[in-house]
Amino acid sequence: MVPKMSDDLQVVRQAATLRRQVEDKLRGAIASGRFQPGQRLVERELCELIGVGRTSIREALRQLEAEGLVLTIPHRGPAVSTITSAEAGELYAVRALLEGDAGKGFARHHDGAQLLALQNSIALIKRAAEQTDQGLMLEAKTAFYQVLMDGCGNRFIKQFLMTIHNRVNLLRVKSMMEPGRSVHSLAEINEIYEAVAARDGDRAAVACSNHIRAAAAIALRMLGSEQGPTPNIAKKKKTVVV
Amino acid sequence: MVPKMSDDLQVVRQAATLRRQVEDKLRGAIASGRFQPGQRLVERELCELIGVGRTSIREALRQLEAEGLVLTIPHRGPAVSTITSAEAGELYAVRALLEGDAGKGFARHHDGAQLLALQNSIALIKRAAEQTDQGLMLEAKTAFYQVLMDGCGNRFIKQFLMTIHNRVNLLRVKSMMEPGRSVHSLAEINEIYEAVAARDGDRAAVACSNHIRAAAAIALRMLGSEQGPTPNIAKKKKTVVV
DNA sequence: GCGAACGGATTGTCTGTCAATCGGCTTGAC
DNA sequence: GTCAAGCCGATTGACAGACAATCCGTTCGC
Repeated sequence: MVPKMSDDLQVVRQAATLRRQVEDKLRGAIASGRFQPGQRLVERELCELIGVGRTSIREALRQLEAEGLVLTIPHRGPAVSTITSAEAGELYAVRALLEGDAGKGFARHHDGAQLLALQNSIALIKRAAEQTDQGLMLEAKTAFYQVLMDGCGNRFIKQFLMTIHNRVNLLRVKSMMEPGRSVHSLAEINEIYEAVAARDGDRAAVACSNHIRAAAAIALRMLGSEQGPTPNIAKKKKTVVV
Repeated sequence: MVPKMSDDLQVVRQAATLRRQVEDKLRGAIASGRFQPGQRLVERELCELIGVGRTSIREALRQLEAEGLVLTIPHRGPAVSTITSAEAGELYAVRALLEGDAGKGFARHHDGAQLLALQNSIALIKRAAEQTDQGLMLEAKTAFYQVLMDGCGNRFIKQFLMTIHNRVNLLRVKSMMEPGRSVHSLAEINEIYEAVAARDGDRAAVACSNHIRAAAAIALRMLGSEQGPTPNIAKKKKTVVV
């Protein structure tokens, strides 16, 4: 959408406090892979990197720690979280559950604008698939899930899903996986859309769960093969359905 | 259980950092109703109340904020979160979903010790019901859910459920509801146990969801009647199934 | 080669300081 | 009397500096 057409009154919505801005910066840096999983985050380095005092850095880190993006060991300091394959499995399991319920909620509560937004995000996904543009694909999928969460009618599910997405993203960064473009994924997403458009909550729930489970299966298989005997040898880019 | 018989090696398990201790103290104070929902938490007061510097207080508050127990408004400071009835409904909805899946997981993964622990907590619940001991009932139910979460085999579900429990507890504190002792509740819990003991995951899931939904229905009805035209007139103790 | 002691680096926490902001109170106008 | 404007105290947000506690890698001694 065009930014100017946003419904929000505040176009330039700068966080009221410095700490929030730092938080966003760090979150972004982790999401983008600028900070790799396992990497230690030394306070003083972050201070001069971002240009704020230790107070703001530390408080922002507390937030990220609570979100699970950062793991702080007492007297050793914070580091970007890593995810074991067992954790990945559990993460995808909860995600399938919540995303399913989010789909159900969306199917039942959505209004015209929300359905349209979903349509648009799906169109974007297809375009990204045709152009095999991985960056665009990631963006489009993020938008898709965003619309779904926003319209699910349950702020807690949305909140939980957001943190789950962030943590799953750690996997993507760590394993250099790319958001997928398989025809299966597109079919699954279409099924979600149809169920939602028909206001069939149960069907939407199943469709969403299946979509996530399919993605999980691929991601976990990839992860399993990676954590084999040769851990760190010339990682190749991989494709997975997110 | 007797503390000395704990499996943990650290009997006196003092948190490694002061901040964690403060965190626990504050969480406890909120859970117990010592700090009421809506009450402002002035930093300096907390400092002299707990006897630590502002640094530790602030960082602990950040954690509680992330958990949703505390709401911080920029330049106004933190206050104990309040929960609207709409939020309560959504909270119970997620909880039913997750608790259902936790029950399913427990049914499938539990070992003998865990089943025994569940048995014990149920026995405690029954004892509390017979003696109409509300304090004991709260403790027993907490233990029950704790065992269930611990044995569900998904650390994220456990984590989410813990924060949900904390937030639902805000409701209890706010409305002065007591953990219930209805015969229905006992029947529901028995059904959960039987399903779990039979390792029937789906049945356990349904049983858990139903249990939470029943509690939700009562709690929400009570909440709805409370938020009527006369908000703050001599609250009476109420009984609800948690 | 292995354990123990050492030293640098980093964190955890405190104190003090200062500007920005909020909310209530007073003041004043109508 | 009511309402708006403006002022003032209280509180937060953020910084800097300081210091003990702790951890980790290294070196030393055996």
